[in-house]
Parts: sequence; structure tokens; C-alpha cells
Amino acid sequence: METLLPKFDSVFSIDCVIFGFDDGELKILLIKRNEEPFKDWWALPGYIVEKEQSIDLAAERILYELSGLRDIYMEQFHTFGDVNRHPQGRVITIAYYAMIRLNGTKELKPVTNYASKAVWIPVNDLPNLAFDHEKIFSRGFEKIRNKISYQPIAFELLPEKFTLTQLQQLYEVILSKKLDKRNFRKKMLNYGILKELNEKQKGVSYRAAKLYKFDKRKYAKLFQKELTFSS
Amino acid sequence: METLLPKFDSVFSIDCVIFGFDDGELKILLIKRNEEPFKDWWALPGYIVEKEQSIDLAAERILYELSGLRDIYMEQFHTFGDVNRHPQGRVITIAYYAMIRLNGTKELKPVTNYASKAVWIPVNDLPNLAFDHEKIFSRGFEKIRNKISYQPIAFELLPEKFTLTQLQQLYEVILSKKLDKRNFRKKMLNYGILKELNEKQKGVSYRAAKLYKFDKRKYAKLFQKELTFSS
DNA sequence: AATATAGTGTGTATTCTTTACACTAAGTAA
DNA sequence: TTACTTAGTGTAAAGAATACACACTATATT
Repeated sequence: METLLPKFDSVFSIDCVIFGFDDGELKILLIKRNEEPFKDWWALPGYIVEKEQSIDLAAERILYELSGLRDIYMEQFHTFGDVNRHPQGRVITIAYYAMIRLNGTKELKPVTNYASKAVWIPVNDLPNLAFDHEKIFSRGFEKIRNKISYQPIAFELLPEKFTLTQLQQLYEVILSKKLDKRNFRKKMLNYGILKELNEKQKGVSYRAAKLYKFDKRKYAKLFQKELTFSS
Repeated sequence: METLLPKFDSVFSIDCVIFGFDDGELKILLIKRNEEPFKDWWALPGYIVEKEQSIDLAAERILYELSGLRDIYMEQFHTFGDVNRHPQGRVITIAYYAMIRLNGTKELKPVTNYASKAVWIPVNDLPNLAFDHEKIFSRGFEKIRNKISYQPIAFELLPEKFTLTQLQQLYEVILSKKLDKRNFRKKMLNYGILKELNEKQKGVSYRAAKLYKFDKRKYAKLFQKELTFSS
């Protein structure tokens, strides 16, 4: 039966735009390529889909192989299919994004040698990237910027316990815009998806802020409501 | 250089979910397949991407070949890549959607014989579809339902001149929900993106309604504003 | 000519949400 | 104890969303 399909040499690949937040900066995960083409260039972690692997699983595998990161929930956001996007032939790439929390030092270690290293780079300070990866990144950034305005995705990027100021800073970074402190806090607290903890920030040389936790259960409820439309 | 890419027999395809609105019903474009596999089944218009064609252009071409429709602006919404979604091998499909206005009788005529015919079918009355096309359709429907709540995409589906009642009906169909007439009209008129015409509906056996036109220029302005976030 | 029918078109009060805006409180460091 | 830095807080005003009911008008029917 296979013979019925018209064929030409073609390949599917996956590229991942993985966001992290650290030090007040939004970062993405980049690898240094250790293969032609674009050997020694910076690139999004990405590789070729295997024959017997669904694209979602391929995405997980590829991210793991190139960075050592596992169990990251990624979501597909766009497929890039320009004819000449890859110098070696027709490669269509399916782009995924994820947001993860950087617990201080999350170890990055490629487990294949397609990449010589993997590092977090601030989005405001990106080097030139291989292939059309700058375009892919931009689209991914657009995606989360858009999404954050109707879903509180920011929590995925923060440590488990965070201050309201940290939360606000993250919104400001993603939206590229200053927000009013009082209104921001009022709104966030009103959503009722934050749990106030009996703990305070430590190690700061000024008044320590209260710590909060994201309440997933309440969020699930709220979000259901948000998705309905009233008369 | 081509030889560096690891290969297996694989194919990209495009599938299109094309929405139309007619007679108070939301419809999609289906074709009757004239090829194995799934010969004589209903399916979304879709086919295989050619070697030297970007996926966006391939989408246009494929839609044209299977339905005779041209110059339809389609947007990619998801890529489906389960290993066994196609019985003849590994086929990853990139799904596009569009919304178009059915000017009474827009002629549908496949120009290849991959399809024996193309027709509009109400979304509430779909037959079984080939491959995983039901899944693809659902996802596309979700997409427009979601989108309509923050962008007035409904205009793309209506004739150039329409009444507020028609507009409301379309919203109700897409959202699967009744809306309040007074509030709906107030809101729509408030957006300022409707141009009232000096014409009335004709051929109805009751009081004729005013006709309106969508004002694209004002919409562009409004939409820019919507995408910004205030403090 | 009168009437039935079916959809058009309209206003207001209430509640909720969003915005704009500036000072005091608390903790740390010298 | 003072200087410094960030945390934390309230209110008034404007705007948006909701709930809700009846008179008007064009046509078709008798």
C-alpha cells in the first residue's frame, strides 16, 4: 500500500521554544549545534522526527536529548514549511513551546552530541540563530504574550513560592509594559487563584514580601468559567 | 548535501476546514474522495504537499484543485502527526481553516479527479469522515469558536450586506448559545465597525431590516487597540 | 379594508470591571 | 537612629456588561 503515496525526499522536524524566567529576565533555551549545517551556531533545540513516533512524543524526546530536560509539557504552536528553510532539503518543522520554572540551577546537559551545549539566554539578548529559528522564536514569543492576556500562564514560569512583585515583573516582561502595582495586585488577588502563605521572602536587604502559591484547583474552576460566554 | 538527512518514507499533507454560513446554518466544505484509501468516503479537502511548494501555497492549490475555490485566505491552526493516522504510511498533515461567504450559489467543482464532488454540509449534520478528519474538524471548530470571542471574525462569513439579526444568528450558531437582542445590538454598534446603509432587506414578508456593512478601516484601528494592554 | 403574523427596533437601572493615582509601613544596613 | 529600599494599601470615577418588555412596520391573508 505504501507505494500509492507519491514521494520525494522529505523530513519532519521539531523545534522547541522553551521559556524560563530567572533573575527578572525572560530566557529561552538554546543549544550550540555540533553538526552541519550551521555547526557551532546557536539554535533552538530541534531535531528530526523518527518514523514510529508521534510528533508529541518526538518533541519530548528531542528536547530531552538536546538539553537533558524531561517531563516538560509542550504545546504545538505553528508549523513552518518554507521550501528553502533547510539548506539540505525539504524539511518541515513543527514548533512547540513550553514554559518552565528554573529552580535556581536546573542542569542542562545534552545527552547526544548533536549539541555541544545547552544554555539559557535572555530573550533580549539573543545571538543570531541557525535556519529560520529567529522567526520561530518570534512567533513563539508572540504566542505566550497573547496567551498571558487571557490565561494566567505566568505561574508556570515562577518558582513554587513567589511574591506578587515577582509575578508582576514577569507580566511586565512578557507584555513589555509597565503595570500599576495596586491594580495588578487587586486583580490577581480577586481571581482567587493565589494562596497566601505564612512565609516571607528571605535574604533580601529590605522589607521582605509575603510569599504566595498558585492554587491549581481554584484555577481550574475559574478557567472553566472564563471559557463560557454569557448572554 | 541532501544525503546528510536521515530519511524514511514520509509525506506532508494539508487538510482544510472551510466554514461557510448559509440559511442560518454553519457549514463546512467536504469532498467525496475518488481515490484509495477511503474511496467514496467524505473527507476534508486535503492532499499532499509538493516538493517545491511552501505549505501556505500548497494549501491554496489543494483547496482549489479539490473544490474550485480560489483566493481564500486560510490560516494554519494545527498539525496532526499520529503515527497511524494514514493507513498507507507516515503522513503528517497540516490543518488550515478559513471562513468564507457563500454568495448564494458559489460553484463547487473539483478540478482534479481526486475528488468526485465537493459540497457544503451543515456542521450539525456531518457524516463519518475519512482518516482522523473528525478530530481535525473539531479542533478547527474549537478554534473559530474561541476566536470569535475576541475578534469579530463573523463578518467573513456573512454576505457583504447583512442585517443585525443575521449577524446575531451567526454568533449564536458559533457559540451555541442564545444572545440578548438589545445587548447584542448595542455592543456591536458601539464597536463602531458597522456602517449603516440606506438600504433595507428585500423580499421578506415582514418588516424589512436595515442592512449594514462591515467597516474594515475602523476595524483595523479597533483591533490594534484591543491587542494592547493598559496599565 | 381589516386583521394576523413575524421579525425589527429601542432605553434604563443595576452591577461589575477598569482605571488613575500617592502615601505609610516594615525591614535592613550603615 | 537614620537613611534607604521595597511592601502594601483605598477610593472615586468612568466604562462595560447585564437583565429585561413592548410598540412598530411590512407583508400576506381573508
